[in-house]
Amino acid sequence: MDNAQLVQFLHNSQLVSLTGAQKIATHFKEKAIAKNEYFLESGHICSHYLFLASGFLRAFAHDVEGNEVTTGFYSPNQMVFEVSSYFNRVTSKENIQALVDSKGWFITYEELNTLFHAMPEFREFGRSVLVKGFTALKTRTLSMITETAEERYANLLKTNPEIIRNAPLKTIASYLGITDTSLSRIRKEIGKKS
Amino acid sequence: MDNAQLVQFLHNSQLVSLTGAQKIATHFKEKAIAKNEYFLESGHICSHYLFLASGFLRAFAHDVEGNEVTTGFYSPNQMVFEVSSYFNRVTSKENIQALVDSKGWFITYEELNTLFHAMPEFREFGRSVLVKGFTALKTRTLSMITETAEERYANLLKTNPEIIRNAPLKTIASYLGITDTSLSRIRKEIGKKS
DNA sequence: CTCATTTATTGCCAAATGGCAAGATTATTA
DNA sequence: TAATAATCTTGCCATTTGGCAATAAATGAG
Repeated sequence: MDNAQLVQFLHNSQLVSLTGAQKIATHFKEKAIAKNEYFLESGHICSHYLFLASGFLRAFAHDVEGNEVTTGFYSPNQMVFEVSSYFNRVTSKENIQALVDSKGWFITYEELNTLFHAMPEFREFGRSVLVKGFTALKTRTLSMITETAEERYANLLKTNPEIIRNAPLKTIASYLGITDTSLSRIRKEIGKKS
Repeated sequence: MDNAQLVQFLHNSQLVSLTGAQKIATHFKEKAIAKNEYFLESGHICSHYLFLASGFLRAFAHDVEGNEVTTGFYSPNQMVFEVSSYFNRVTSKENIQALVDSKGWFITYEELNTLFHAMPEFREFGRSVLVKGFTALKTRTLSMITETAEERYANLLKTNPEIIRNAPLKTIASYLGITDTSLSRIRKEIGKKS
């Protein structure tokens, strides 16, 4: 397999030249994650900064009662890593698991840092990944406060239909901050309306 | 006023040497924000990366109905800026306002970038600020999903009592994702228990 | 200090969401 | 393909939170 998709993704950011992207991409290694396999397990340090080329992943943590709480979903053409664990080199509280067979390209922490210091344009790219992730989470948090569960589900359906296709209902429910029972009812309501 | 507090803060991060911190601090300018004054107004581009030395700020956005929703609080010895607006140079949807007379030190976007490129240790500091903020928001989002409003309030009371001291009830309520009416009742409940 | 304004509390009732358990449906695998 | 397990739906009722309005308390401007 070749890394054209990764090169394209780096270059599309507008922050990296084509030659730069090609050079950066040579430092990434291929990685396959089979369905249900873990990209990251809680208690471990996140060691890979991954470009997801194909497949679908989800991140989840456990609440006090031990229930799984979905904290995020990852579609192709996204960078995947647990921010705190990867950058602070501490054990993760989150798990990241493949919902379907997935493939991508990764780089280790040491290599990433070397490359950050050597290539200013990759640094810019790295910053932009952090800023984008941060901003997306701010939006999500605000929606948890200002929208009803039904509105959040409707928006998810509109903006990320691939999530609804790939993830089981109870997983989506905990991502929306509700129980699977409630989501099932919301789904019925929305069905009526359309 | 001297910038010893800023130097100390930079150095305390463990990422910046004392001489490095002193050099970095020379690029920051002093700034005072009077009570009720805005550090950032929605519709404007966040132009200052601020070290808050004293005082207390809050960030808020508006929901669809036009209600203010508090998105964050800032205590002394924190960096203050709106991530997306500052780094992407786009207009902000958030406002950041002083709840009491406040003071700090800021640096512009251009100066920050120059300094990032010139001083690797400041880059590390900058990354760590982003990562810390991101991580804190992840924790907050998870608590919105897994905890009741009463638990969230009790935790806020325990970990950030200065917020309860400095911000009016309705401001805290919207930060917790509930109405002021509900928070008033929660407060009463907690009062009974203790 | 006093009046006007903002902020906080409380009662009443409505709406949203949860808990549990029984069935129905779908997926998995021996 | 049979049966086993996982997922989803639904009814019944409880709990949490919200909406509104009246009142009380605190704050701030003149």
